[in-house]
Amino acid sequence: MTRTDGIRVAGSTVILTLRPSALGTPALALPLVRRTREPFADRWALPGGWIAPDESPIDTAARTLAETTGLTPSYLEQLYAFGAVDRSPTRVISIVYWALLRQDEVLAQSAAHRASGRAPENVEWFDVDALPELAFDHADIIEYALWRLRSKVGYSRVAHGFLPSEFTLADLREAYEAILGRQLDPANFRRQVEATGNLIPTDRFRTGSHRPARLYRDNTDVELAARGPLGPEETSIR
Amino acid sequence: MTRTDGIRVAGSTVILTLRPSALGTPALALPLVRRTREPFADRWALPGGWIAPDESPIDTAARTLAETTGLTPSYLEQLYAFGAVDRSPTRVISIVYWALLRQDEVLAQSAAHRASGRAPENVEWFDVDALPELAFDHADIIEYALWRLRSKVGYSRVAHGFLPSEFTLADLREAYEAILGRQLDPANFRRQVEATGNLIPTDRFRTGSHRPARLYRDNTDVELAARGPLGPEETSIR
DNA sequence: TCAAAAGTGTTGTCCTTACACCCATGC
DNA sequence: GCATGGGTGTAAGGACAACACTTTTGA
Repeated sequence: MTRTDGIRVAGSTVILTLRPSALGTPALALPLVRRTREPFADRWALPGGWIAPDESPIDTAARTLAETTGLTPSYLEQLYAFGAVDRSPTRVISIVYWALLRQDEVLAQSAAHRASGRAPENVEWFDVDALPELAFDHADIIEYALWRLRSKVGYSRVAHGFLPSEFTLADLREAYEAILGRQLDPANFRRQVEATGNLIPTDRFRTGSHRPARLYRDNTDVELAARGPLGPEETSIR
Repeated sequence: MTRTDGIRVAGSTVILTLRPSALGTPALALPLVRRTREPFADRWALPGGWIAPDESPIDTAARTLAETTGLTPSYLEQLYAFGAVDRSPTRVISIVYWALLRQDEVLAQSAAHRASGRAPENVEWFDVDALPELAFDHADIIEYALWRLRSKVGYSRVAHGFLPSEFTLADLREAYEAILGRQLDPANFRRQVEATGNLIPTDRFRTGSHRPARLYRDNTDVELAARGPLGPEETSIR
C-alpha cells in the first residue's frame, strides 16, 4: 500500500527586490536562472530545486535562494503548491515560495560579485515588467506572486522588507508606489504609516538634496505580516 | 538524475459546514475519519488520500471529499502545503484544501444515509470547538483553516457557500455570526450586504414566525472570493 | 532668491457604528 | 394586545483623499 507513485516534489521561489530604474524611481526586479537541460533548455526559470528527503519545503526555498543570490531574505512565505498534471512533461509538484530582499543587500552583493569576478552562473536579474519567455508555468507563478504582493501591501508591512534598516518616509513611499504602480500623496502617506506605530523615528537625517528628511527604523517587535496560527517554522521572517 | 527521493504527496481537506446547535444558532462543524492503520490508528484525521499520478491536487481533494461526504463543495480552495520533515513518521507532504458545504445538502445527505442505512464508514461530524484528539498535525491545520475562513469572511462572500440557493438576511447574518463568533447589528448588516449588489431579492418570503422575511438569491455572476490570476482549474467554485 | 522636497493643517466625503423607531406577523 | 424579529431612519465618529500651506535645505 506504500505507493511509489513517481511524483517528484520541487521547491521554487519568486525572489523580489527593488532596484533603481532609469527614471530614478525604484522598480520591482527578480532573479531568474537559465536552464541548462531539457525540458525548456536555455529558457529562464525560477530558482529552485528538488526538496531533499530531510529538508522542509521552506528550507529548500531558503537554500536555493542563497545559492542563487548569496543572500538571506527579509521575508519568506509560501505562495502556492502548483501541481497540475500537465505543468511539466514529467509529474512534478512545485511548492513555491515568495521572498523579499533588501535593496541595499542586493546592490552590495552585486558589487561584491563584480569585484571578485565570481558571480553565480546563469543568473540574471529582470524587471518584472520586462520578463523573458519562461519555462513551465513560471510566468503564471510570477504573476500570482506579484498579485499576492500587491494585495498584501495593503494590509501588512511587507514593503518594509525591501528597505534597509534606516530609511526615510520617501523611501518607504516609493517602495509602496513601485509595488502598487501608482503615486501616493506624501502627506497622507506620512500620517497613515505614523499612525500604525510601527515606525521608530531616529534623530538622524538624510541630507544632500533639499530639506533633510528624518530617518526611521522598523519596530522589529512587530512582524511584517500576520501569519495566523502557522508557527515560525512554517514562515520565516528576519 | 531522476531522483526517487521517497517523499510521498497526500491531499487532505478541511470540510466545513454549518449545522444547527443546541441553542438554535448554527455552529461550524466538520467531518473527520477514524484511522484504521498506524500511525495514529483509531485517532481521528482529516479526510484525504494519496495524490494519484494522473491527478491534480485539487482533484484529490474533491475526490476524497466526495468519498467522505457524498457531496460536491460550494467552495474549494488550497489552504497550504504542509511539509515539515517530522510531521509524520514517514516523509509525507500534504497539500491541504479547505471546502465549504451548503448546510441543506449536508442535512439531506445525512437523512439519506440514515434512510438507506449505508453511511460512509468511520466518518463522524464534530463541532469545531469540540474536536477530538487528532492525528499528525491535523489540529494545527484545522486551526489554520478556521483562521483563513474568519479572515476571508471579512473581505469576500465565502459565507454564502454555507447557504442554500434561497435564504433570508437573517440566515446570512447568522452564518457570519457563527464564523466570526460575535453578534452583528441586523440593521447595519442588511445595509452592508445590500450595498454590495451581490444579492438578488426574490418576491418570495419565509413565513412561520413573526413578520415574514424576504428571500434572496446569490448573484452567481460574482465569485465567492477573488482568486487573483490563478485560473479556474486551480480553484474550484460552484 | 528660487525650486523642490519635508512636513503640517484643514476640509469634505464616505463608511461604520450605535441605537431609536416603525412594520407585520403568530399567538 | 403584545412579543418578536423584519426592516428603515439618523446622527456621531473615524478613516481617507484632496489640497493649501509652511519649513528647510541646495544651488
